[in-house]
Amino acid sequence: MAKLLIISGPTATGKTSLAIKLAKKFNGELISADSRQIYTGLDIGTGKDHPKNIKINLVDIITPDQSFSVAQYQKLAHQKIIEIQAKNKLPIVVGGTGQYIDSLINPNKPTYSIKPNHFLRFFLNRFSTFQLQKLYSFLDKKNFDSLNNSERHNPHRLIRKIEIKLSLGNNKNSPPKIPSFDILHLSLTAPTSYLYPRIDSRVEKRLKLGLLDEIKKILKKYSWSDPGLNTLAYFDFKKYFQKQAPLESCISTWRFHEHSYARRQKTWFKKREAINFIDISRPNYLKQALELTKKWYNLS
RNA sequence: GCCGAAGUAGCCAAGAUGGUCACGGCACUGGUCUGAAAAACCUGGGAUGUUGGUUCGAGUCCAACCUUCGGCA
Repeated sequence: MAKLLIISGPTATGKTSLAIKLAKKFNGELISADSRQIYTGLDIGTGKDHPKNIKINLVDIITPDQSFSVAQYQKLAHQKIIEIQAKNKLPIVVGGTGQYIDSLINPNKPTYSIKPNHFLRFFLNRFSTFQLQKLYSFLDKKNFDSLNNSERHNPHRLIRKIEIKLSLGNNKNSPPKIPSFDILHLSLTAPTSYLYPRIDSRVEKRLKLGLLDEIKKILKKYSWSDPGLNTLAYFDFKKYFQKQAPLESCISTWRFHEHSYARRQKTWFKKREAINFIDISRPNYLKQALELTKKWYNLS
């Protein structure tokens, strides 16, 4: 079975640099699983400070005014995996977008074939959560009743469910058939007390690198309502640029958003199966990653 | 040293005339998730500066002390 190496983990754990090391050792090529680095122009804020001589697939593929989603990612990433394997190289998927990674591991989700209905969304986005609940309950009482508390209050999820319900019969495209791979999934992790200071100093670093100038430049072409701008490090400065908040408060808001993002990522990966967790606060973690990979790679 | 103001969770902060063991927000914690995912949601714990007093009952009134801020010296 064709091999696929996955490197995941919360933000600021050094996924990319580990991936680059392993790519060199095992003749690999990288594929990003990062829902924000796909956007051109969002460079400093999304951390595209990779070495120039390293090729990373699925970075900079669309502009900030375009929308993107898992299903598209799944298709593109899958193509890349096949291409790389055909070159007799090891594909290495690296990134922190858990949902994107899941789409490659458990690929055959039927609802991926149901496309977003932007016309419908335009209207439903004006509905209150309560109205969405009523509507979905009317359309599909059984499924509505089975929703848990957090789904029930989540307008995005309710809209998607309504969309799926209403589109039945229209989207007949069968879900893409994605073969299964021989996967090694390494997931970097660390206690939050170790992660937060790393995040904080990276925040400072990105400001020094000229994040605010980058945002200014982006705003000349794109607007705050564009999908790409709904990204940490960017929307946190909306109030500053609109003169509704001082710079300092935007920076600390951004920092806190990064913290909770890291927490959400940890929660996501924690529950996944077949993951080898590697605690980067341990001194020998690189060696551990290397050995796990070597062992897996040499078993054929 | 004197005068004034203030002290409610890590931070901000509400609390008419004393009366459900105190509203919120941020942070922090745990979780949800299948074409918005760096998104969008759900959940949890924690507080009345100290010591006395008045009162059936005090964050709320009184006194002293401590701390902070402002002003005068």
